[in-house]
Amino acid sequence: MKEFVLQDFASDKPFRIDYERELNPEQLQVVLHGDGPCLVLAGAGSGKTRAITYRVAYLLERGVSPEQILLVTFTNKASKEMLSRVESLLGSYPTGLWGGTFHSVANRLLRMYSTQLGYTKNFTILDEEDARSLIKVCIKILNVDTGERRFPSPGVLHAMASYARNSGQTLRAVVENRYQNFYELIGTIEQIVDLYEARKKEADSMDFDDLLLKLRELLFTRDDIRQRLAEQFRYVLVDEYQDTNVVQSEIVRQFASVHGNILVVGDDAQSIYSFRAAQIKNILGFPETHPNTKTFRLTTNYRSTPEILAVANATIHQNKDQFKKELSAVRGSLDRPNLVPAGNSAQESQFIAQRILALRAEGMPLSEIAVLFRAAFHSQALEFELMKRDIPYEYRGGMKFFERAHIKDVIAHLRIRNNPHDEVAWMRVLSLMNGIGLVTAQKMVEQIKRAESLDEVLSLPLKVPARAQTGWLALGKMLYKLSHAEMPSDLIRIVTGGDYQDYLRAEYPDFMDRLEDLEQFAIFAEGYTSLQTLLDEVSLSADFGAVREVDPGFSLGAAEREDRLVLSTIHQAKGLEWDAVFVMHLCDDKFPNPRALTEAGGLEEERRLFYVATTRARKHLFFTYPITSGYDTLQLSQPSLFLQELPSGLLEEVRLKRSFASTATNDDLTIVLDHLGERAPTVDVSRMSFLRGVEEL
DNA sequence: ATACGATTTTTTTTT
DNA sequence: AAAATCGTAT
Repeated sequence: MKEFVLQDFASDKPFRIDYERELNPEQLQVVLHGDGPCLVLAGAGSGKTRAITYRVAYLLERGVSPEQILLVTFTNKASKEMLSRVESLLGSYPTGLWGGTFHSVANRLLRMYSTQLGYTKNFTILDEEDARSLIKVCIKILNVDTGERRFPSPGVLHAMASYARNSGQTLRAVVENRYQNFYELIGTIEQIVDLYEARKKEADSMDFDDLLLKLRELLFTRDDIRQRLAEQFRYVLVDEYQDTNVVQSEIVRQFASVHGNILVVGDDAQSIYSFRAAQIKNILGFPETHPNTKTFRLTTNYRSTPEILAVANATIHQNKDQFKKELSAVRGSLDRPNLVPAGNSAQESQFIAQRILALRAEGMPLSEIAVLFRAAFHSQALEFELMKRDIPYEYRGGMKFFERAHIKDVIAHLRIRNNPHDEVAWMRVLSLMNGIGLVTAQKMVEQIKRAESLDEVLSLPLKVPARAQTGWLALGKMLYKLSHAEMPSDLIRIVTGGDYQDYLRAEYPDFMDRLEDLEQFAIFAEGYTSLQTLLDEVSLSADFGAVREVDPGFSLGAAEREDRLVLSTIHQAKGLEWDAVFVMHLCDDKFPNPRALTEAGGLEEERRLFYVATTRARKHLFFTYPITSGYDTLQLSQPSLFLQELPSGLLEEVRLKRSFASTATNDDLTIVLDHLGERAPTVDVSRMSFLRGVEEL
């Protein structure tokens, strides 16, 4: 049963890679001795990606075939990055290697075995918005009175259900613990969620949670399949293990149940996904759940200056629920991180833009600079400023390309073509038609559901209200055309060339941009011959256009295209690094996020998030915040708790010059705040009364 | 009863 | 930007 890895490595082929030279001793241990259960505790910037990459290369060099290696990462970006690094190490792409996110690996396997679980091979993947819209239908069907008292929105209902399933708790327990104010509605909530589950199954659809749960079900109920897969995966490697939940860790365990070669890498200090039921105890308890675990520690930080690390260390020390650890720097000293209070949001953006231009003038490429924030909408003011100054940027986080309304409309058509039972897609497409709203669409779906194929739907004697006749007829024609085409890009062009184009023109002032988006989508789809594959990529990897690229108005040559500033949520910045990093909107009511604070352990998680942001920077780090916010009313805000709790002396405070102040009011505010001192309460005042207050001072 | 346009409110984080 | 709300038209 027990396999001794060294036996398999009898090859005397010379190594292409000089492991001793290219890795530090800690990393080398992981690469050479990472067989059996292994836990790699790696601090931020300690080269864990490097260790995993070299480990994979080492295994391949030693003759392990690529399809025997499973490399699970947390994001598609990380997956791509790792594979391309392995490729450049080896000189060729490791075709056949199983790499990807948990969800994409699960999907790949479920496409092979879904019929065993009562789904077809063409099952649909529902994203967050799809799930919400199906729940909305369920609420309607059950005739729930949502007006009587404050009722949870479809989004909240789905979050409850999702957390319950990912954490292995009952819905009742989750609502009782995390949504106390809705607990009295638990009966109704359970009804809605039950109906949601039932209709989702009927529609041959899986949401993101199903991908994980159904895979786990398969592994636990079908021992033959588990055995086959576990035999295939001789080496299982998991990155960002601190962000896995119970379901994921059980899946990994089953994968490794034959060979026992399971290597997990992570950092408990960077666990930031507990809202998705991630469990730090997965990583902390790994040695207990996997007997004979070898533990490796990577503690040398190659990334940041000592000044930046001092801040990071001070921050993480505030957390109680943490392994004690200290990152030690090898880089040389530079400036202390800067603390920049600005009069308001606009001034904050002006400062950031100006500083970015200064850095560029010093020779730093824009692509080595990032601006990070807690929530996607915090970047609004900055985006205006960057556009005004023609600074090109990439935007990560917030709305993704494939989530934009017009793209999803077109995708819904393709989904119907692929899976005629897809209720959510039908609802969306029907609702686009004139004279068809939520109610009529739902009644029509009831009838459509009885048909087995798209052709059958089209020949169905549908009962359609008079008002909806025209719309349904037009849709019928469209679907007929779709059923006679095959190529994904053709399908897209059929939709965008038809009535949908008129709808776009009528609906959106920026329909030109949207049509252009759709053409880009069609071009993207030209790379696919299988509709199923295209739809899978769109729902799971969404790499294309997940990045919103914004260039100055004039067109740039291909060579210049590369150099762009990055705007990103902190969550999306995980695992990445830049020479200069700005963390913006660091005020009391924005970060830590007030809603996160209501949850158990919320503060510590927000602090870890701040830690992640801090440790993204190599050389220069700026913390900025506006001291006022609001439009009609002025709200004074304190600096973020995470700034206040830092020992004095770690930061260098920057006083903005008068030229940054766009109005006298804000200048005055700065003065006022100086007088109010540190403990100024957050107050709401109208602009007028506030100005009076200024005069009195 | 239903559809739909205008208005107002509200934004955490993601596969 | 999108969702929720409200009033009017069909």
